[in-house]
Amino acid sequence: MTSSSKNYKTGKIRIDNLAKILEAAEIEFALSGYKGASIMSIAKRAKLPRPNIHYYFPSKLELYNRVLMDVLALWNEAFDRITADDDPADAIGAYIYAKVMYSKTNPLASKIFANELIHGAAHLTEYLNQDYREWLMGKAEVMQSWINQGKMDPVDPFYLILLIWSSTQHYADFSVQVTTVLGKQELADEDYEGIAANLQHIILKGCGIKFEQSLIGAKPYAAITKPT
Amino acid sequence: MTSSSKNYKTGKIRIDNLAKILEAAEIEFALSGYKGASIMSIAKRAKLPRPNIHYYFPSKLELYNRVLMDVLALWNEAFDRITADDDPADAIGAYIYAKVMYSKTNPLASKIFANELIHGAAHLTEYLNQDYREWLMGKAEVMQSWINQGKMDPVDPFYLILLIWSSTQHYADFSVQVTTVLGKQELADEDYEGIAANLQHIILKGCGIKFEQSLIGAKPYAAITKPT
DNA sequence: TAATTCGTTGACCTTAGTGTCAACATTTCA
DNA sequence: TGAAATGTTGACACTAAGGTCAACGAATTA
Repeated sequence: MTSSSKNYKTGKIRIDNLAKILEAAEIEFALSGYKGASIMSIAKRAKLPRPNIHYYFPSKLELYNRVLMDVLALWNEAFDRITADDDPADAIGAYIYAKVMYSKTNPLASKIFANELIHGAAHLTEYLNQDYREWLMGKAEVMQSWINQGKMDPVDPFYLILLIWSSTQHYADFSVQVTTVLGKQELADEDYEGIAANLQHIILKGCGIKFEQSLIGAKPYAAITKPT
Repeated sequence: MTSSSKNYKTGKIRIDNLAKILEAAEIEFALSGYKGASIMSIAKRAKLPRPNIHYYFPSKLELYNRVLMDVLALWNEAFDRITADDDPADAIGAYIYAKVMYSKTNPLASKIFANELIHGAAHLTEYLNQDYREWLMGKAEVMQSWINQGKMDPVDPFYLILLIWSSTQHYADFSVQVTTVLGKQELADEDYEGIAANLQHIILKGCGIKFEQSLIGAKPYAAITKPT
């Protein structure tokens, strides 16, 4: 695994192939889930012969775990602003916006994560019990302090965070539902802006947080087109 | 399939076994997805020999489709109040409540549905394009009329419906996330009441809908316990 | 260029899973 | 009771998939 013993350096081939495999695997796992994705399908997508995958990853499970870890790393990096000193409207508004955009740019990671959760999150219990839990409790405390200062309604911070999480994540995980129902091939940039604006309005106002003029209402509603 | 030719009636055995199989299949498909569930696992859960499953369902796919159809039937039945004459607060409030309770009582159906959506909803395009789309457009129109009457803010009805959908569904689909993070084995009845109350408060208020006194704020926040 | 490590790949093994079938068992009804 | 329909089940065939291996090829460094 580690570039072993005497140093035959560069390892350019290795780096290239690892990248190809990981990218292909991310797509396949997101599309089909762990069981549904086969090493063959990953190999084809990466344009490598199947045994070659095993050269880099001894087993499917190890490959999957690696993909999952990469996803979690990205996750942890991504959402960390929000402190008690912030203005709730700015902080929560920005968080909602960032998360919607993350659904737009990173739907695969989101789907892999969601798939894990739906099926019991066997590979995630550690993460959920530690990093995620800690992160969430931290944010909940911040919100509780805002509530104590009378800056927002006494909603339950946990449920609020889960509300933001679910309503934004939705556009990555269940994109098919959204596009099919709206009769579009995929969501455009304006759509995501509209989604963010609507969620910001409803959630901020719903929590009794004062904020500058809302951006919603420009169009009647999500331009719906005929089914294809 | 249909109780064939000359009528040897009752068919009690058939009815019993079909019920056993469908129940077991629902659980297995929800836990493991289509690919992940095996006929063997379904047979074991139904306490029937494996070939017996094939006696009732020629193929795994047909069994899966049957389970999916049953889920959709339940779905369509379940959420149909809400008309333009209703009071928005009552209608949306009741809808949110019903949907949270549905997540509590029917998590399996929800998971199977979510799983389909995440993986492209190959078996659902027809449903999404027709029944679901129609249902959603109907509700969107009602909300638009409320908006036109000044009964609520000009939020985008589609995004609002998806918001309600995702935030309630979440407690069925991603129950593991919720319970793990809250450090509970499973959510209690009060938890669901609290979830519904919080969602009602945030969403109704967020849409500028007037409503009677909110139920939130009774407890500090979701009683979190030590991880197990 | 020779030695060494890294990378590739066809062929094979094994297992798990789906679906089939024919023989047998049970139930139903005349 | 006996014939017809329904239901049960062990054994088998076939395939897809994961994983192994040894022989070969390519790159790197001395």
